[in-house]
Amino acid sequence: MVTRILIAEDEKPISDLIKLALTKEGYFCTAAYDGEEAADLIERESFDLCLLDIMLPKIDGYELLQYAACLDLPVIFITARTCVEDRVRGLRAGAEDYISKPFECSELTARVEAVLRRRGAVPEVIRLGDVTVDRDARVVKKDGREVTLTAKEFDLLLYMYKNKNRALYRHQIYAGVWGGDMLGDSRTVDLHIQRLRKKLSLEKTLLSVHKIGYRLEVRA
Amino acid sequence: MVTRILIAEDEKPISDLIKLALTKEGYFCTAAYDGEEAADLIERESFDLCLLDIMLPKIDGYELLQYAACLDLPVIFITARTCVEDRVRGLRAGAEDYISKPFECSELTARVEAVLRRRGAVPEVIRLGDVTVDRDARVVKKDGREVTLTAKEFDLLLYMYKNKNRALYRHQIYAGVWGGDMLGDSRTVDLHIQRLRKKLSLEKTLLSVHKIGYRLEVRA
DNA sequence: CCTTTTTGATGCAATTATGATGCAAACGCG
DNA sequence: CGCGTTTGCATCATAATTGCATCAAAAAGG
Repeated sequence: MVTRILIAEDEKPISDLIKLALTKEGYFCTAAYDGEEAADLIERESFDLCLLDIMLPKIDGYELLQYAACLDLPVIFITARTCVEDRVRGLRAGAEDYISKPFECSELTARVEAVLRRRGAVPEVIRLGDVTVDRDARVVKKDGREVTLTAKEFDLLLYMYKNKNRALYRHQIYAGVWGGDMLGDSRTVDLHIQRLRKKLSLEKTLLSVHKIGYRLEVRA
Repeated sequence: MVTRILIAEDEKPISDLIKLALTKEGYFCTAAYDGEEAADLIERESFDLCLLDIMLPKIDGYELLQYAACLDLPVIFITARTCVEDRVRGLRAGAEDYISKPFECSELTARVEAVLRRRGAVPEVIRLGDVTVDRDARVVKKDGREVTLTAKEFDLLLYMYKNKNRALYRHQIYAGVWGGDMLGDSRTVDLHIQRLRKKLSLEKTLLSVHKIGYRLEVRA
């Protein structure tokens, strides 16, 4: 599953540094250089995490934070100021975390990881009966034997796992995995679900919910 | 290069278990059974990583963490508690990672590797089947015979090794090795991967991950 | 019990991704 | 400068993925 991060920071060198560091860790980053751009991107794309400089042109970090909170988008504040005042105000406003410039890249990535983990990111290795999924390696095994999944199949499986034990609408699944609006009565989701079921023998686990969509049933 | 790990854990069975698991992976482990011992060892020896139980006799994990932070010694917290409070407190205080008891040994080693990787700790001599890589000398041998790699090829190999067993996106590899943004659909990464494969016969080790990028598969 | 709707199965074709190779620009070095 | 090397682009060949069309089976609703 692709993790998308928005970097809202007006100082380009810093923005670039962050982007490079996070890209190296495997995140997909998009940069915004002022508050307006950031708000626009937040609305149009679906990010998993947002790094916000407090002092941004046009729309400031606090305002953006409130906006992000509506969408349940976690935020880490970035700022040059170190005073407790700001830290408290940021966290009280609902920021997940806070990091002050200048910072070590390792600290940044650690905090990003921590936030994502807290937000129910998926564990490294997932077990579904006799199926094992290594998220990092993108390797899936059934009874210890490797099964090759295509990129879409893998992402779909991960998405279903993230939302396990919940009936998901087709358009919801489509939006989550394909990342756009599903037009009309496309059967794309059905097709991929079927292929997953077949490849991993998930007939009893990856269930149809009539007239709704699908549900991945995982017993505790 | 020898990687030394300090295990500060007062429950001996757990400490022994960890030591066994990590020793098997080739790390050199030292055990401390209370906070004082741990502080002492941290001061006298130079460890590459420290596993700290939060609840330790005499000096607790948080205090030790601050001490370790001064020495730029990365820390992974171990604890029985799973509440978010603690996790946040630990990570805020600067822990690199966090693992809750009970845990799988494979999870532990994965986290240890992840932290060391983030720290850029790669052993001096890397072995990949019949290929040997001397990191400092920048010399690569296949079946004992030297093979000349170009600078980019060598860096790429090292980067892939640092992130072994992980599927890496092309842009991620580009960012890590070339150090900038990969624009558009450049095939530069593919080319270099192919050259590496050919020179070192890594067809079975340096694998393509369709639609994603590449993965260096190293079996334990 | 029959009709309608929804879901499952399968073959196939268009698209897209990757591998291979030749070549030219850029680079390093004496 | 001139030479060899490195690097990345363009191209073609091959392989994989993906979504459509179609038909079969199952479920819902009278």
